[in-house]
Amino acid sequence: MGRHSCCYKQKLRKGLWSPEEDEKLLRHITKYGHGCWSSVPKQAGLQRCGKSCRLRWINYLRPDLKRGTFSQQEENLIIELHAVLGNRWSQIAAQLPGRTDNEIKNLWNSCLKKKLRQRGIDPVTHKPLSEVENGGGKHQPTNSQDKSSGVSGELNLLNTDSSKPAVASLHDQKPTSIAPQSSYQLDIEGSSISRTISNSLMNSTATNKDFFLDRFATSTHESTTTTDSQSANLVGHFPLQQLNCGSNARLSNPALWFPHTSKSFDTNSEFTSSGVSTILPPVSTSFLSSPMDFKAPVTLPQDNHSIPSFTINGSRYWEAGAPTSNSNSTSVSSSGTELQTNGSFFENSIFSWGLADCSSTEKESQIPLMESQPADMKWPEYFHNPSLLMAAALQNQTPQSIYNEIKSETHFLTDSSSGIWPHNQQQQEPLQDSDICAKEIQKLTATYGHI
DNA sequence: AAAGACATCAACCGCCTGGGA
DNA sequence: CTCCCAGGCGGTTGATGTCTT
Repeated sequence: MGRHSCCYKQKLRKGLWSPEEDEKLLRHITKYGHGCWSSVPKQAGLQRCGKSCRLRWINYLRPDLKRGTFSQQEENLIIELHAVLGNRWSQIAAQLPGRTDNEIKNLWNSCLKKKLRQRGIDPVTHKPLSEVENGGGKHQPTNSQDKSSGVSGELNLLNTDSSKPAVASLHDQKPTSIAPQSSYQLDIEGSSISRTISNSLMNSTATNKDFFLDRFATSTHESTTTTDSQSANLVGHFPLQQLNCGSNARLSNPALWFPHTSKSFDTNSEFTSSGVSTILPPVSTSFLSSPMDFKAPVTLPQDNHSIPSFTINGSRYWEAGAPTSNSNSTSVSSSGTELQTNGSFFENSIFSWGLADCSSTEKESQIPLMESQPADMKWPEYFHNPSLLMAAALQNQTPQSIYNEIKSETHFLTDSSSGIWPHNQQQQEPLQDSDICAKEIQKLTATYGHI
């Protein structure tokens, strides 16, 4: 065992990617798809190994990435998902559209773990530290896959408002053979949410939990239908797929992002045509080329998380921006249709540079939106917007030339972008028994609504 | 202003898994 | 069945930025 074969090759570059390398990779993938990653560097003219290219694409260049700091909702969801999934970052990331496993992992290791400890919660077991220290350590899993085995006790969710502590009490009702489910109550930012959680999750052994996790890993890419008997505790929720499956599938499977050929992503026609700004993220080429069929906005469960949405050819689209008090009220669809929205695309989409309600310092949360970016925005900052880079790539422009143009482009965000993310509504299938646990994840996602 | 501490994050490393020969 | 390869994942590292003293 040892290094990947590609790493033996000589003269392969390592370390940070240069803008030129990014441009080469981006241009290549947008044009041809990645196909076999090991062949990408050669075809794209890069002195990198395929794995490095893949990583760069997934974690940085992919057009759907949501930039900016994590919102409080995202943090809370990560914490709850971690309690269920452990360090399965890719599966956690699958529930947060636009976020990468690496990003979440970094957040967890650098921030969330610390916050949990400060609040007296063991980040591994999600139990009170006192309980862990007093012998709870015996429950410590032996490997990362099982580190989440102790899903019980009290879970204090994070809340930046210390005057209004967000406490999610997992009233640890020891599972019995009778009661099929345990309940707990979430108190998140003032809104109390009663929940039930299946015993198979609360009392999961390594075996059945792994089973659940395996099922979950599968079911997150499958559609589910809640049957009458199983929906008793799922009122107010809906299949996860309606929330984010469409993008999840792509997130989880980067191969879906671009076909192995360029046919369905014709950079000259679909991406840049129809009056669509070339900086519009190509989240869905079918979206860009499909006739619009707007329907009335659908309110998500938990009213405080209601998000305007519409469907296009069977796919549901939620507006990218979570409702904010000071957000713009209008965004423009690809066809030029104005959509009345509550949120700000710029605060929550890949054009985001900061969120008002985020995990980081207040200073960070006050990062000005791009529309107020100074004209002398630095090249690396520009490069952190892959869509702009993609536009450069597609137009065969040098990054520098785009950089030269960026000063005159900084206004575009205010009038030509749409904060819309596609969420496919997949055909629904009968619920399987073990999907009950998976539904806990769905509940979490549904509870937090649109991230 | 300088130095050290701390935080963040991009990227690498090594291992695992699945598919194909 | 075994081997090889590519893709994927999680742990870790190192560079850089920010904060504190």
